[in-house]
Amino acid sequence: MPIDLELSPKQKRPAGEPCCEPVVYPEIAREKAERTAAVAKALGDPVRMQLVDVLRRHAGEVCVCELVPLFDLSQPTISHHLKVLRDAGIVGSERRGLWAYYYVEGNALEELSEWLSN
Amino acid sequence: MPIDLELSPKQKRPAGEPCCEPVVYPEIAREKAERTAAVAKALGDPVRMQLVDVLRRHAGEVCVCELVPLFDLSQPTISHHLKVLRDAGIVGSERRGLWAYYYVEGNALEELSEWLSN
DNA sequence: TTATTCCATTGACATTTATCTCTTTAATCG
DNA sequence: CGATTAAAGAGATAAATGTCAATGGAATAA
Repeated sequence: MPIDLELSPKQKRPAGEPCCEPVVYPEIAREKAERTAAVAKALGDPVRMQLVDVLRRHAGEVCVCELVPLFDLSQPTISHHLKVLRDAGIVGSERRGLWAYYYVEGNALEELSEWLSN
Repeated sequence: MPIDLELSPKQKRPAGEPCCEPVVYPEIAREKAERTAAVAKALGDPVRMQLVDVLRRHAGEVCVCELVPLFDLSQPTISHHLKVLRDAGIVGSERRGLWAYYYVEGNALEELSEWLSN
């Protein structure tokens, strides 16, 4: 488990050489790292990646029954992957009648995206 | 396992209502999804997130011996995390004398970053 | 040279967590 | 009711995470 980052005192070194250049403290705090890593982790599966890709590209909402035949996976498995994405806050769902529609949450990917491109 | 995406024929529906709006095919192909997901997966741990953050922020290279005390983890565990990042192509390392220096590979995060922000 | 110390990686292992399938449950309509 | 769609539960297999111990290499000391 990561903790908030503090530099411990250096160990002794062989006389001549300095060990390293001074370290840069991560400005990304533990909590932010955990949030961002959680999003990355949820995206860290090709199926979920493609699910999000479909949903993003669609702009609106997509029915689960349309997502399932896109993959060579059972409906419960797709449902499970969607739940992972839901738990990570990446997608949301709405039930209308018999069907459930999924969509990408607006700002879910923003923090990760910004961190990556800054 | 994901496969290249093809829409299967629709199942029959209850007469009245159409199931869904037409689906958008993912333009992200399976192979790209796998590459990008692999990068996301490697970033999907707070420790690795912070490791990459330190390395990115430093612009140059950082010695492992400086990275270890930033976390409440043993040195071999940090080494394992670094290996995950290395295997994902996100970081590289160079040994100079007694010490190993890590740095972020130039374009490693680009594909994911672009996908996220497009 | 040889031994010793130091830094990092690797291997083996236990524990936890993911992934996936097969039911089963829940809910919505005709 | 019966058909249909999605989610949830149980459980098997696979993978990730962390530790300690061992190995590999490079510099220093004797």
